[in-house]
Amino acid sequence: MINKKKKKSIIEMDNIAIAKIFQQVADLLEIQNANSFRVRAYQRAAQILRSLPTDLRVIAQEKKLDKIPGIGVSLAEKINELLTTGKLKELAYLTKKTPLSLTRLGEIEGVGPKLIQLVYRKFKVTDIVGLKRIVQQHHLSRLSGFSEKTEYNILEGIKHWQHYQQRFLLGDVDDLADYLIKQLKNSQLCQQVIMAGSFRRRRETVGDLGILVTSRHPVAVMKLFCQLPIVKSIIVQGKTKTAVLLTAGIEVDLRVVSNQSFASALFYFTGSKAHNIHLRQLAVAKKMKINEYGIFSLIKHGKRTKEKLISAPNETAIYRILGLSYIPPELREGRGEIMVAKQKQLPKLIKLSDIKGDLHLHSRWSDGTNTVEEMIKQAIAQHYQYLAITDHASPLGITHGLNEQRIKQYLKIIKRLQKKYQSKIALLLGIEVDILANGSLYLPNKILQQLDIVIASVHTKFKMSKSAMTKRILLAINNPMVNIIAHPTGVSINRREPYPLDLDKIMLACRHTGTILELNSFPRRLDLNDINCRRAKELGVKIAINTDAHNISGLSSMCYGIGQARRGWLEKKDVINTFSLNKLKKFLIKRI
DNA sequence: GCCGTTTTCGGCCCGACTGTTTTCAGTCG
Repeated sequence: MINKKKKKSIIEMDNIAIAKIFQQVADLLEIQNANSFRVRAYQRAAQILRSLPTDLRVIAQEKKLDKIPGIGVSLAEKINELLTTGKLKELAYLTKKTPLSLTRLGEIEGVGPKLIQLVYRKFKVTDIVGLKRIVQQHHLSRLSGFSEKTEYNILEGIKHWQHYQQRFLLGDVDDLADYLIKQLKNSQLCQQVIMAGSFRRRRETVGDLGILVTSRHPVAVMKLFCQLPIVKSIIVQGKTKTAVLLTAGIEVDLRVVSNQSFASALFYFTGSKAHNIHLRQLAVAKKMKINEYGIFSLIKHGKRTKEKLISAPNETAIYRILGLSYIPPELREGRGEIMVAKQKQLPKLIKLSDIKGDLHLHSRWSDGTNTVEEMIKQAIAQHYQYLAITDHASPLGITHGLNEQRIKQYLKIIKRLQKKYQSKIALLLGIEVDILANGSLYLPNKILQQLDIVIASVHTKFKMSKSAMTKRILLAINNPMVNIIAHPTGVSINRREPYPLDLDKIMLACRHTGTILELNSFPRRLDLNDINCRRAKELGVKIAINTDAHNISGLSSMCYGIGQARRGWLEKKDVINTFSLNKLKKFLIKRI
């Protein structure tokens, strides 16, 4: 057993960890019907901390926490409390009144704080199972203000949630994965440590994490692993395989193999299942066998078959032995990659280092939390050659979007910054303009023509018919001012299905007009998805991989877009923001 | 809970949509 007294805070309190705790406080306060401005203060603080370029510990040492705009005396004290103790009394107090599990009900589409509060008070519902039960038993529709229609909508929301709830967003487990790898590497007990599974294939969501290590001390490795402070319970613990459940709710499998088996074990545990099956069939056809322990040639001696291990120091060797070129993990989905690898025709996949700039970013001019200048500095730090600031122009109040009046000032400021930073980075004047329900744009073309880059996207009225939505977006594509269609399918992973859309029609129109489709790198969007990226490439449509960052840390999400692009077979030449500035500008000229 | 040419109290962002009613509450972005 772990000594609880010695158990320190799980992951070191950094800006993001504190932001997450403030978000939990906000969620609980909201359910408990606290003053909505107090709720917003915590939400705002969480957002501010995520955007903060300086480490809170540094600011705390200078005793300047309450000088951060949005952080007052009270929140400064709470940050100090978290930095010194790793805990927050306020959170403990709130979770005594209502369980933290209630906040998860809010993940169901159509379920908000008021309904959560109601079902908790009235029916003592604390989790989704309980909610489902009272809805199925029609307890809700017996109350005034609710009908069976509402119950139906909630059940649909639950169904959708259940479909995804087993899987975690890649962006949500990245830090956890880093932490686990670091702990194992620092232990000095392992030679090789690598994350396998869908995490390695960069799938947009992962069901669990699978770590593969080589070690001469498997028992000690397993012991260390099970004693990590983020482990909630042990599912199985053996010499070669251990599975644990983390406090974060995700299962992690740890496999220890010998150095000799590392390559084949890595291949085996990377998957996908479909890819592995194909490859095993290929091995059988070549009188070979492949499993997690190695690749073997099968030699028949009368009725008996003898297995002989073929040396394969790495995955490249395994694929070579089977007559294939190396297949990168992102392509291993059983979608024809083995056939193409046989013909040595696999694409040379795009890399993060190919990206020369980000073309979709927000600043404080709309709903971003950093200034344009802070975003520019971050882009320079990432060695980008160009950058487009594209604040919202939208009727949605929340985005605080640009209208015809404010846009003049917006352009003036960005032009000034363009000059100021011209020796370091090329700044493009941009905007993300809403595509309204009738397919027109929120701003007239006479304004849009002043910009270098116009992104158009759907933010409202998602529930249209397939034909109406397709017509709506086609109108935007056929607008000579529109360069990029952002997050083209409107999906919000685990939350909202893509809206119905005839994507082939959209892509063909893009090719015809020279309109670019976006691959949005935000971990909850990753829109276009892998399959649609591949389709776009087939149809000759160019892609822009953008972060849609709303703060400086958001700029680092580019890696998720790259992962998705690689899964979509994209190469450098398919993606316009790998081009030089001059070449990029040519692709921003429409053919209509 | 934050903030201040409204400065220690009182205001703090809001329009669209849905489902439920008939003027509004809840949810979403």
